[in-house]
Order: sequence, then structure tokens, then C-alpha cells
Amino acid sequence: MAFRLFELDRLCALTGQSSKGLKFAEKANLCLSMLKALPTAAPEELSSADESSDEEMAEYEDRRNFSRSQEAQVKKSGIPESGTQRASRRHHGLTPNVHQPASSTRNKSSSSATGDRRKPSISRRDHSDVANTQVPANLSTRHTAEVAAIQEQSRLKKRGSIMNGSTRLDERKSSLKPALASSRPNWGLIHTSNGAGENSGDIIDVDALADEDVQYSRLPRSGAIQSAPVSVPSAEYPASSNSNTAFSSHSLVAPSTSAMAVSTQMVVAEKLTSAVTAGVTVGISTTSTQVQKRKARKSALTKEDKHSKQKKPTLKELLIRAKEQKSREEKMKLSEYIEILPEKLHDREQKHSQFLAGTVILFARKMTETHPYLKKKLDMLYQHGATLVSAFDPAHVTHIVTAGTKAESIIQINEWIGTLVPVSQVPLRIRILDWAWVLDCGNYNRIVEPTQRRYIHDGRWKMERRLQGTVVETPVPKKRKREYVALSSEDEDDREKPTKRKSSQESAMAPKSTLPSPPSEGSPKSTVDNPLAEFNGAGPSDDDQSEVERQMARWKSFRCMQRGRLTKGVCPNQDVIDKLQKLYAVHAGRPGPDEEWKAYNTMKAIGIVRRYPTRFKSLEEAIAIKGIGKKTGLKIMEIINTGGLKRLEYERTEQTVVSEIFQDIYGVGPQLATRWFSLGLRTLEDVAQEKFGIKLTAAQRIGVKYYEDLGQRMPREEAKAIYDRVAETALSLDPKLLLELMGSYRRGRETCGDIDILITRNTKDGVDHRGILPRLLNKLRSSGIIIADLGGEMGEDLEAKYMGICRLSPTGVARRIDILCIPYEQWGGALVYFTGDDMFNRSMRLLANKKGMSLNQRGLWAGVVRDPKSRIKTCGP
DNA sequence: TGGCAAATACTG
DNA sequence: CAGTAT
DNA sequence: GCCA
Repeated sequence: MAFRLFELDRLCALTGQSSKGLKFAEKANLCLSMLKALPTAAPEELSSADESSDEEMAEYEDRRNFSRSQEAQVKKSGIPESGTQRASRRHHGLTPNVHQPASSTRNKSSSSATGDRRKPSISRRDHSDVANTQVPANLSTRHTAEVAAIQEQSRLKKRGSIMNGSTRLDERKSSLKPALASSRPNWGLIHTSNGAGENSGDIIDVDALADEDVQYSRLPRSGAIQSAPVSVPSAEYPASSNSNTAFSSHSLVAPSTSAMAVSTQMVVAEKLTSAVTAGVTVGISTTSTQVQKRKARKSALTKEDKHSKQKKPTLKELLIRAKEQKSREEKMKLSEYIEILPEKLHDREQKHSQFLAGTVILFARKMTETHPYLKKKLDMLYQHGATLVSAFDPAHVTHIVTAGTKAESIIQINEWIGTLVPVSQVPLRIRILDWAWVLDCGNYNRIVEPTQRRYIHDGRWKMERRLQGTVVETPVPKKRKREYVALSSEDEDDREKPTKRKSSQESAMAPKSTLPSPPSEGSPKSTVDNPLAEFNGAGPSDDDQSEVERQMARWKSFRCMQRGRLTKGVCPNQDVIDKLQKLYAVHAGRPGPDEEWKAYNTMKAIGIVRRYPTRFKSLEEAIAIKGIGKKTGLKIMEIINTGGLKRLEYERTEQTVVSEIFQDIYGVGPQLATRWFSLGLRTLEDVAQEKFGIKLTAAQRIGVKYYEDLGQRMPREEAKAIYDRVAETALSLDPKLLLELMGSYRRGRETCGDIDILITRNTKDGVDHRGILPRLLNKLRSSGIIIADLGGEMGEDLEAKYMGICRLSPTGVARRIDILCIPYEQWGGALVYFTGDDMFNRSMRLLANKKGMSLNQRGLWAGVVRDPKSRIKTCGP
């Protein structure tokens, strides 16, 4: 199963993480950490990712067999057999989840390949170049004005949406779907169905594993989670619901949820948490009889396992030994621990990339401390090539690293290393850095120039500046982009300078009040108090590396989220990004699968470039990155070297330009736009007048009518204001509704492309939100908020979606609004899904697939995807 | 060379 | 069913 | 277009 993990770094690339250079085991760990969020992952995979012993393989087989037997049951119970390799695809337009016979028309015919992708939803704001390109003379003046307007808007960050992929399902993949689908009509809640109950094979596995302790300790266990609830900021999230559906795990989501609006990191964290929740809930979300059945089977299984263990006692012994070792280590002081590291991690070169090679690091903590968490940090440093020292020796030490991801107070640092030397006495050439720096080094797989302000404590930073004569007194309000500027180059050689230290500078760094430390980038505050830590089946003291790796991965995803926001168009390769975005628009705006995939790829490349910390220097440097191949690499270099991109020049024909404009009309996609162009339409006027015999749909008319308004993003405050009004109205209908404003708002963007509202309701009291939507909409219409409909609004169901146009006031700009109601159980999944961004979602799903699971709006599903058999597992969030 | 996320809904 | 949408 |  190991081979599957090889794709992981691809995922990492997708999410903006660089797994480049990581050794296999690291990749595995990385993925695991990301996918800890997917706890029902076939446990055998999780364990084997570390190392697969024969015993584990045996267990793996056991479980598979077990699962197969379940499969058989599934068949018996009349649920369509899932194991078949036939590609039963859902039929477009038919009632969802009705199992389609294999003969379903959906197949690989080219038309389906095309038809299945949705419009790449090129952001309309993304035409920075539209205007400076020769606008065809025959475009009407109004059109030109629109173009200008668009250009104006184009500075706003686009919302990074991308097209989807082909829906042509891999046959094996699809094999799991019919069963899922058929077990539930309509957006099925899997966990209540009898079929689903029978299907929850992995759950059993998880339970069984709970007995196994050590090796599986990473796996969340329902019991563990239930017993470790976190306090619930109530309003944000309802605590538990009924005993049947153990939603207590939900409470774990709450803390992050509340912090969310302000912190993208927390968005990610919460996503993961939700996913975890989703997975975890499964295990406990079946009826009691089912639980009993499961337990029976579980104990049987466990016995088998134990039996097989006795035949091969080595593993057990190893485990015991490991345990002893661990407890010994736990008692060690840091200084002692450092001593044993070379022995403990003797194979670091084989297992880990050595991006810290050559550094001599002093860990800024009291060397007498014993906390395992700190040791893990040491592990990490050492693993990746650092030489650790427990005493300060200015001649050797190259870096001083603190354990926090937020700049520690200088006083704190002083206390930690002060016994060795006062901070003020540390030569400037020795950098005092944050843990974030280490993580970034991991991200980029090399030693990152520690010039980013956020790596460094304020006082120290200031002092360094002074000594350079580049005193920057500006406490830097918020959107100063200096961090990224600094990062690129300019003062990279600070530390090279043999700056003599002046103790007189000390004063500058004494009070931490001088510079308010930046609001920190989220709330990393280390895994120790991270709510997510609760999920990992064991506390921080569990399971060596993985914990640290996990944290690292977590951070990576944070970063990748962060970039989008903080970068704000300023990064070393911004020009490249701009061009690539245009290229993306070109591809995405053209019909056909090829173009779509080019677009997809271009989009990925954009993401990668955006978070690449330095300017590209060579082609090699560029194509060494996963996700950037020869073609893109060449383009990047062309842009960097010549400032332009020839490809763009000749791709940017009148057809392209006009077509893109057309596609900014709601309801118009690549195909229509292309067709219109070839029919001779050139301007929005043409479209509005339905020249050349074209016919507009109702939605398209609205799209034309509000063309300009809809092309604008709104400030997040406006989104919030509209949301507030909607929420108010909704709550007046039912005060117990839960609403959440999703999308880019929730991701903390300054501007939002649309308003995306999620509604659900805890059914604990036996009431649900059925039919609330039409009533809500009527109210909103009469209050003038909603001014046009684009579709949706399927009445009386728990799930309902509405799409329309709204505005804050009669004079306000028209905005797109989506309101969707979902069953309470799907809250977690939906939260993840509708928070996006798209790239994040796609990568998560990809990751889920690689782990043999599948992720969608409704939750996380375990079951093998691209691999053997078809174990069907389900879990509802 | 196949796959790249995935599932639904609406319209004409 | 194809195209667009989320 | 990239990757395996």
C-alpha cells in the first residue's frame, strides 16, 4: 500500500505544501497528519505508513476479508452490489442516489467528458488585461466602459475558483458509489440506514484497534474522544445532540469555529476538525443494536488479532521495548535528551530531508525541562539535519530557536537561555528565531533566510534593524506587506555582516511593549493546547514524530491558506502570477477537456508560484517543483526574463477577449460564449438584444442585467451586513436555526464574490428546518433584499438550495447570494466544503482518495477508492 | 496514457 | 441530454 | 499541462 503514498507530495503541492525532498516516510507522515482528519482511514494503512511489518500486513488481510464478508451482507440486504467493476454512473438529471444500472448512459463518450465539467467559473475579476488588450473596435462603448470597469476591479483578488475535473469516474472508484447512493435517498444520511450500519466495517476496525494501543495510538477512538470533550462556546456550535448520533465530538469543533472568522489558520484547523468529526462520528452513529453487533464482531476480531500476535510475538516485544524506552525518555531533561538523539534517530539521513543540515541550533528552553512536547521539537530539528547543543557557544551556534510559533517575548527568551547568556549578548549573526521559521524551512525544504519579520522577536528584530541603520520605526499597522518584501531579498545578508554587538542596544529590546507583537498569525500556540491534538488519539506524548510532523503539516496548510490573504498581490513572483492568471483565463474560457486540464494545471501552478518564497532564478529551480513542469517552467522564466509571455499575445485574440466577457454573464460558459462569438456576437449589447437569433435563459437575462454589479466583489463588511439581515429574518422564523456565512467571507477575505449562507438546525428537539427556505425567501423578497432568482429553491426538504440576487439596500449593488439548507448531520462536511477554497477542497479530496476514502459535501467516506475491492464504509458527519 | 474531486440541480 | 451552476 |  505504500506506493499509494507516493502521490502524496502531489497533494502537498496542491495544498501549497512542499514535500519536495521529503523521504518517503516523511511524506507518509505528512499525509497522515493531514489525513488524521480522516480517522476512519483504513487503519491498516495508517499503521503501515510508518512501517509495515508482516503482522500488520496480516491484520490488513484480516480486515479486508472481514470487510468482504460485510460486502456480502450488503449484497444480501439488497443493496446493489458495490464490488462490481462496472462503471455505473449516475445519470444526469435523474434523481440523485437512485442506483443507476450499469447501462447508464454516462460513459466515456466525449460528450460526457465535456458535459460533466462545470464551468471553470473564471472569476470575472480576473481580466486585468482585458482592457489593455486591443479591445475590438466594434465593441460598443458601453462595452468598453464595462471593460474598463472590469479592469478597475481586476485588482481585487480573484477568488481562486477553478474548474472542476472530469466526472468520468474511474470505474473502480465508482464502484463504491452506487452503494452509498442507494443506501440513502437524496443526500443520504448514511449512518442511520441499516445498510450503512452493516457497512461500517472500518469502524469496527477502529474499535478493535483501540485495544492495540501503541501502534495505533494515533487513531482517534470514539471512546477517547467522547471522554475528552472540550468546552463548547455554545452559540457557535451546538453541543451534542442525541445519544444515537454521538455528536459530542462536535463540541470539539466549537473552539475553532468561534475563532474562525479572524483566522485562516483556524479555518483550516476547523476543516480538519470537521473532517475528524465526520469520521469519528461514524463509529458511534449507528443504532444500538448495530453497535452491539459490531461489538460482537469486534471482539471476535480482536481475539483473532491477539491470536495471530502470539504466533509472532516479536511485535509485541518491540512494542513493550518501545514503551519502556519512551518512558525513559520522558523523564529526561532536554539536555540529556539531546545527547541521546544521535542514537535514537541514527537514521535521520535516510528518513528525513536534511534541510537543516549545517545548522547548529540552541533550543531556547531551559535545558532542565522535560516536557515531551519540547522533545518532539528537538526530534524534528535533529531529524532534519540540525546539530543540537545544550549550551550557548557563540562560536558554534548558528541559530537560536524558540518552541513557539509566535515570537516569544524577549524576556521569556532571556529566561530560557539567559542562564547561558543574556539575549543582548547574542551576536547578531546568530539569529533568534521562531518555530515558524523551522516549519517554513520544512515547507521549502531548505534553510529559509530568516528575514521575515514574523520569525523574529520584535525587540530583537528592531535591534537588528538599528544596527543596520535601517531602523524601521513603523510598528507596521496591518496590511504592510513588508514581510514579504523583506523576504525576497534586500537584506538577506544581514547576518553575514560582522556587526559588532553593542550592548547599548539592549534597551531597545527590553520592553516588549515598544512594539505590539503582531496579532500573531492565528493561534498556533503549539500543539499542546491545540484542540486538534485531542483528536490524535493520544496526548502530545504519544507517538514520536508523527505528532511533530502533524503539526508541521498543519502549519503548512495554514500557510497555504494564509498566503492568499496576506500576500495581497505582493510576492516575489507577482508578475509571473499575473501572466499565468491570464493564461489560465484563456484556457479556462475555452471549451474542451484539454483546455480545462491546462487550466487546472495552470491554476495549480499559480498557487505554487504564489507561495513560493523567492524569485525564480532558473528554469531548473522552477521545474524542480512538483506541479510545475517543463512548459510552465519555461513560461515562468520567459516572464521573468522578458517580462512578457508570447503565448499570451497570440492566444489573446478577439475571440478570447469577447468570449471571456460573455462568460462573465451568469449562466454563460465556454461553449455558449464560443458559439455566440462564432455567430457574430461581439458585445454585451448584442447579447442583451439577443441578436443573431440567440436565446437567453431567464438566468442569463438576469446575468446581463446585473452584469456590472455581479462583476464586483463586495467588501466583507457588506457580505456580513447582508448576512445579518438574512440571519435576522431566518431567526425570526425559527430562533433555533443555525446559520453560517460561508465562502470567502469565512476564509477571512477582505472582499467576497458572493454570499453563501448555510442553514441547518439541530434536530435534538425533534424539529427540523424543513421548508424554512421558501418562507425565508418570501420574507427576503418582500423586504427587498432578494431582487431576482436564478434557480434552486426546492421546497420542503431538509436539503434545499437557493440561488439568487440580493442587495443590501435599494440603491446597493446587486450581489449573488446562495442559501442552502442542509441536514444537521452534514454540518461538518458542509462547513468544510463551502468554506473552500476550491483548491483546498480539491486537494483534500484528492488526499482522501489516496487514502482510500472519499470526501464530499456530506462527509467523509471510508472505503477503498482506487485500490482493491470495494469495502464500503460510511460515515456521516 | 489515464487521471486529475465530486455530487446535484436547473434549463431549454 | 448538454451546458452551466454551486 | 503535469505526473506516475
